[in-house]
Amino acid sequence: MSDVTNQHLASLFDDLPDAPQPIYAKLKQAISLKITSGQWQVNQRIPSESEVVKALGVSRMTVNRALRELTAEGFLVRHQGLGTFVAEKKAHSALFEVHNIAEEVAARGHKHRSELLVLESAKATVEEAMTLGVRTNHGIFRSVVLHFENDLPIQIEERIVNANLAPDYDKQDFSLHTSYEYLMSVAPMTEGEHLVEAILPNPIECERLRIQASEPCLQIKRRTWAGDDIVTAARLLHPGSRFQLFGHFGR
Amino acid sequence: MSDVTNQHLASLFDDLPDAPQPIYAKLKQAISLKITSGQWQVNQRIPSESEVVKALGVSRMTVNRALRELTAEGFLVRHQGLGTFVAEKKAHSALFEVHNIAEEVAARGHKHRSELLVLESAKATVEEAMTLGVRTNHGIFRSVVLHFENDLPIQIEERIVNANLAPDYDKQDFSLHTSYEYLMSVAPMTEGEHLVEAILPNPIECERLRIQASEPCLQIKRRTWAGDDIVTAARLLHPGSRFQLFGHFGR
DNA sequence: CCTAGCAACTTGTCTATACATGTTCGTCAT
DNA sequence: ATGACGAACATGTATAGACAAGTTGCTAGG
Repeated sequence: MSDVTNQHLASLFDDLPDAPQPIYAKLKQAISLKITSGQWQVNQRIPSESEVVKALGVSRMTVNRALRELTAEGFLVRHQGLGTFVAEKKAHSALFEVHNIAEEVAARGHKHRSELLVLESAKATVEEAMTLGVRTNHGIFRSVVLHFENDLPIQIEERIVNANLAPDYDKQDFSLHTSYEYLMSVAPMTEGEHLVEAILPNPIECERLRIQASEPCLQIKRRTWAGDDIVTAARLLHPGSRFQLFGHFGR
Repeated sequence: MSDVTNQHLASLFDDLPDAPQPIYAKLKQAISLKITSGQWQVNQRIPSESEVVKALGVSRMTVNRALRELTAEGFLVRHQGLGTFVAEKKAHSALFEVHNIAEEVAARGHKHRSELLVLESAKATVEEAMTLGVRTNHGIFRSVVLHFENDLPIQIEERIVNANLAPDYDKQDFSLHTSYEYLMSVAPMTEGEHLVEAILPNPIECERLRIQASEPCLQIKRRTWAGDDIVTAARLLHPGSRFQLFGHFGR
């Protein structure tokens, strides 16, 4: 594989916010930006430690720490004697990459439709503030949407949204696009966290999903970040008889 | 919170296999052993960097690296000016990538034990051959293991194993190491596939897991490859009340 | 009694240096 | 031609020393 073009290595720090942060952290940020922006392609070799040392005038141990941590985080692959390379994208999250129920249903060749059950603007309660990791007097939106696949309920989507990051959430037409699509457009998600459980539905959920109280459901709680800020926390409830999570990792 | 007793700090390396490995790695292993074995309790303060330096005669940067990495891995919490403390155990482990139930249970600070219910060698049936993607006359092993966390059933593990790739599967002592560990040692998994569902258990499973017939269970079907060959197909069944799947992506 | 300030300790970062180990490639002797 | 050797360069680890910054507790001065 070819090396990255090495011409402007000294300008590595250019596009960065100059918040006071350690050199190694700036380096990590700059390098991961090169990678996520596509300037440094997968499997390309990146500048060696000593090249960075010469270009930026920092200590090799500092560069080493940045590269070592990025390697631990899966951005880079290092080979002694050879160099440091941009890693293949991790695939283990494939299970989670599809977040848009409308797309999923469409991909199965079925008809998708949704009903907006609740949409309100509010100050976060203590519990919501905990979940969302914001101050209690923070503005939030709260929505409940019922999704259908071929007119059969397939998902209850309860969602709390950070109003700072998505100020027009309540003005969206959720029959045109899903909440997921709007949120991705205003605050592209960079990180996320899931919790998957098997639970029994409560009576209201039974009615909404048109299932028996004895039918197990798959509950997915998901929080997504854009940078350091939580964008939204969602609770997705699927009837066990109509829904499976599928995932693939490796390669 | 109280400090850990500091008397035999110099013997930190005692229980370790003396495989040739870096000092910082030995330190990490020794410390995580103290934690998982319960000798160092949650929220206790552990020896400071300089104490370890004095006790073991290594450099502070080496100790710092070990503690920093263990912090990044969630074992420790550090506060500038205060010290380093054993972190709260993760409320819900079960990452998607690593799937060794014994390790998960140990990471929660609990006792793991397993019972081998079935272990047989056979030719694959048509259905198994389909699942495993091998010829019908292919040799397989079939095992059923019941896993306990603190003597409470936490997982039924049904497994079909490709006998070509894991010829000594039936000679393993599954009380010493899990099937996962043996399989990883003979045919390191490079790829995998999951299917997650919420289902109701059948009567036999109810009895084995000691749960009601109405309790929803999380069923995970997983197939793993080493290169182009399927190594094993497993069906893991967890009581919904005792188990969550946790996942993280991005960054 | 109370408080300001300092000493002592903690972790956090950065540097300069050293040596070990793995890879590649050119050179030199056979 | 071919193989052995070594120079050059890559990452991996370990060390000693320095300073920054957060916390605690003691102490001297009001």
